[in-house]
Amino acid sequence: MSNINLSKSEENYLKSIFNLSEFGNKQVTTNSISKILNIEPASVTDMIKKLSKKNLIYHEKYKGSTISKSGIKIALQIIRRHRLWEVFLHDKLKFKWDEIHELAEELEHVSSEELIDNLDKYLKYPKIDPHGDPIPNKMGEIDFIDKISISDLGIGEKGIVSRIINEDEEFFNLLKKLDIEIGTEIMLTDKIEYDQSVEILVDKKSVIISKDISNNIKITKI
Amino acid sequence: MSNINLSKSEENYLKSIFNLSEFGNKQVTTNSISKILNIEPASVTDMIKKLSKKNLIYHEKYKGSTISKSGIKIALQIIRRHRLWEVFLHDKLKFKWDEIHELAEELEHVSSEELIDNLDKYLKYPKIDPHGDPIPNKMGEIDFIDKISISDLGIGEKGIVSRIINEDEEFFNLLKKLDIEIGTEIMLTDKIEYDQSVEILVDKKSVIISKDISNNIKITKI
DNA sequence: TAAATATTTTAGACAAACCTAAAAACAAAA
DNA sequence: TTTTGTTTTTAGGTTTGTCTAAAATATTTA
Repeated sequence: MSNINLSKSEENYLKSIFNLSEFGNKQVTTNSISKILNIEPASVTDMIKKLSKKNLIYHEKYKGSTISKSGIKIALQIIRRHRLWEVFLHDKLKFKWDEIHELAEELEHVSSEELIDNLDKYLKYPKIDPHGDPIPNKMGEIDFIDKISISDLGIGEKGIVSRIINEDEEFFNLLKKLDIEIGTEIMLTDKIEYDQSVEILVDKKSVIISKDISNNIKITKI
Repeated sequence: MSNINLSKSEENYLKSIFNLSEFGNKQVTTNSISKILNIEPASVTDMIKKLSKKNLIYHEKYKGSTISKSGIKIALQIIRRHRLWEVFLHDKLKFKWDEIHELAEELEHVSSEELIDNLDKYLKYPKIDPHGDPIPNKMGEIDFIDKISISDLGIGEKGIVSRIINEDEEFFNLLKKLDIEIGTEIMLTDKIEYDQSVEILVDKKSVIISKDISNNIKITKI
């Protein structure tokens, strides 16, 4: 039931509203949707009316929108499709982590449940995508994975780099030198008490990074 | 050059016009396009004007449309995408031959050249799709493969079933009993002179089929 | 708390890709 | 060669998803 066929636009709005709502808990403003999708607020209002009529979101005039139970369910399916395609593009077609998002944005709208289930099976039911984000299963269940800093790892624990906080040019250069990028697997091998630097293993190479650097790299524990 | 981004609709029209034109040689009528795409002739006329303005087809009022050089080039790329996705769906995701067309119709419109080239590489540069139709390469070059009848094979030669001429219910039932469907590999093992029946090997089973039956099954020689 | 500023909604327009109904052009048959 | 029938085009309309400009509401600040 409730497997309405949504247009590409409707799906994109729903996904954005879900993402902005922090798992459905927060009210989302028209302006924030507008900014994320790069669409004028007036147009967003139109779509909000449409999604409301389909009971995928609730909307109170001039206040904001809340995603509904069925809206969440569909959003999670779209996210599932997106992340499975990302795994495929990265693991099988050998795209780099920073090239897969855009392509998955297109592929996610090819909405055949059988296609996605077969893809899931083919990829051996992956739990996370190449960015370290969790993949909802067929039922929309999702392993809640906290993003932590490298320094939060215990010795011997592993994680996948999933977000860079500091977006400065220099910081990116540093990461490049360290061979660290989104999707890179990292193991913490030692903690230096003196200044809280940490020793990590990246791509079989061991390096020591300062507390400041490790705090700026978010990971998903695996 | 000339890598204009076409809409899904424009791509579908172009592909249909190419297919109807028999490799670009024939003039195509508005009505035939209308029938294939299930779109009213008036709408087809609109799109013909649009594609003409983009120099993808030539159109003479009340006469018909001819696909241009650049139109053919693009059509072949769309066909390439379609057939590569079909190979993926069939070989990797284990879809049956009769389920892949519809899905490939959607996937073919995700138009990233890099995506398709990587997919091609991943699939090890296949020459034919699961229906036995040839796959154009990156340059749009296509191995011209003649579809012949089973009875045109020599002894010991193999082919892939690519078209069923007789579309009667009974004929389909017969094929089902023989385990023959589009994509099935067949080897001709003997020709019986007496009534021109042929002995073929299907799925490790040997059967003898009449001349009439073998004439109604088109194959692609491999 | 009143004025100034932000946000959100309404109103009206537009392009893309369809449609129906009617006119124009062409083809076939009497 | 005129009539009849078919095909194609034109004209005008609809829906989807966007836009801009202006009005309505909410929020911030003085």
